[in-house]
Amino acid sequence: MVSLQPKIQLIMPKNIRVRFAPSPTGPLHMGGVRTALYNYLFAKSNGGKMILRIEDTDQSRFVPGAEHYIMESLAWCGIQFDEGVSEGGSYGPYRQSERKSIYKAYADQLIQTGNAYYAFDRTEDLNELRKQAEAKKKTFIYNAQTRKTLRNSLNMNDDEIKKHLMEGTPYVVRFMIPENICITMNDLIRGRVTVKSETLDDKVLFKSDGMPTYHLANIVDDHLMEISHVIRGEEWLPSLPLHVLLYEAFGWEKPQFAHLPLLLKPDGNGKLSKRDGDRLGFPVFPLQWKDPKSGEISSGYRENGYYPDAFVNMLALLGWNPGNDQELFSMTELIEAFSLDRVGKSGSKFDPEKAKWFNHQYLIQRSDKQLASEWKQWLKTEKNLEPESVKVVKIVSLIKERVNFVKELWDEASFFFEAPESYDEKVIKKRWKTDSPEQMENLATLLDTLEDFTAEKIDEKIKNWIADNELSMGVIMNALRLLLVGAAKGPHLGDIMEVLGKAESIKRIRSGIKTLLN
RNA sequence: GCUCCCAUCGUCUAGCCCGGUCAGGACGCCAGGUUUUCAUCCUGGUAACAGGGGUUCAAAUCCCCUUGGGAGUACCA
Repeated sequence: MVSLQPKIQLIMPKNIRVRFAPSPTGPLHMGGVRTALYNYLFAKSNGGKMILRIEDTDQSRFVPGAEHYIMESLAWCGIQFDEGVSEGGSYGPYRQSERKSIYKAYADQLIQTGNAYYAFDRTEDLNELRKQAEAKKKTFIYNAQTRKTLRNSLNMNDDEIKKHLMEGTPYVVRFMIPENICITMNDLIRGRVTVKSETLDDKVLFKSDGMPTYHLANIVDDHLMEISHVIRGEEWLPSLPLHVLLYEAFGWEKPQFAHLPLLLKPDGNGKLSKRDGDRLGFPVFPLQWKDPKSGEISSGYRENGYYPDAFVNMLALLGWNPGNDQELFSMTELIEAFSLDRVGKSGSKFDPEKAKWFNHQYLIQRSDKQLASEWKQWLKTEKNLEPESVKVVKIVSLIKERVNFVKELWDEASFFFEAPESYDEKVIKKRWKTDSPEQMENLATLLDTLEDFTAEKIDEKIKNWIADNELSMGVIMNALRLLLVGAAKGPHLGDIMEVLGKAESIKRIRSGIKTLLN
């Protein structure tokens, strides 16, 4: 039994609290699942709490069903939350749309302390400025240089500001980036990162629709929820200076940050996207997703026959490694072995082939009985077959090594259920000789005399018969396989015949001979 | 364009922090072996420190530059 005791408690003074904070704008992509996984592993390996917070501050991007999808996906993966939308907890609510009322006061506080200001600029005007800058191959930045020329409270007296606010002129609240300072940040994965403040822009903290932006909501909630470690994707790294500045403006203690490298597409470069899955034929989502608007279906790992523990294991090793040769980890073992300092800095290309290999490993580790029961369900729904468990267990034990997925068992074992309807031409040519019909008929007669139709007895009988008649093992067995299976595949013939039973085996031999005579 | 991040076999990666092993493992691929077929399995092989400069007796490892790649650059998250 692996112990789940916190291991670096001594250097972790506070309670460890991490959050996974997705936006319900669509299905959770496998990169997101990995981020959630690393958060979970980090929390559990340090005896901490894992929190699910839904970041739905953008009402226009809300997608029905996405939130449910996210929770179902993580549950399927075995990633459990201590607090969250459905778990509850004393730091709720855990949906930002339900926390709407708390953000305004924080935006106001920043204005009062001179860290933020009202901006009345119209979107069209800003877009125009951006366009103009782009034409000159520059980027428009709302910062110390430009803010003095724009329509904001910095350039207005108190009366003007009041007037605008009273009249209901739409406004946003922007953070005022300090001039000419160096912001030094510490990232648990990348170490020290330094940025000059003049490269940053005065980001919008509070939108004209009364909702906070990600930046404000994120900092306020992480503070209020006492988040100790922010573990998120690398795409957030450019926002880190802003976030650090926000903590400082509020005078709050900062959490520790860890920015995870991206998951890259298998071929070429760039981050893994839904398109790559369609193009290369692998799922990028944990569960199947049907887009509520277009009706478009994206395939999922679950529906493709992956085991959740295999999927999680594969994901865990994409960017993290234990420092030794172990590759197979249960969730408990992952929790025990995980540490942030063994997470790499560079992006990882996803390899669909290795994903299959992981599933193969989990499939062959399964007991015959377990696997048989999984396959029985498949046989019932896909083939409308309800064979005896004993038979299925036996078959599974013979062929599980050859497949990666439960659904592939059929390809390797259909002949156990259906007598061959046709015979592989190539094999006929190679294995069906002029003597074969007679030899096979004799063999059928011989097998008919066998009382105890077990693999062991069958083998013994056939071997003796071959020896007594000075026949060739290869010639006989291959011809026999052709009649029983219809092709040059399958496990040991004795085993096949035992499962088929005496009557069926002999029947197949005789009808095969007949068919091949024509 | 600008800002930041990154760089070991085709892929995931160990080694880097604390310079000194034929640069190790896994997936894939190839070959051989076992076998009544196919697959499994076993054995072996393939293949990498992006380039250039420094520092040093010694550099994958430390420093700089170049190149390449990625991310960000919204009243999206």
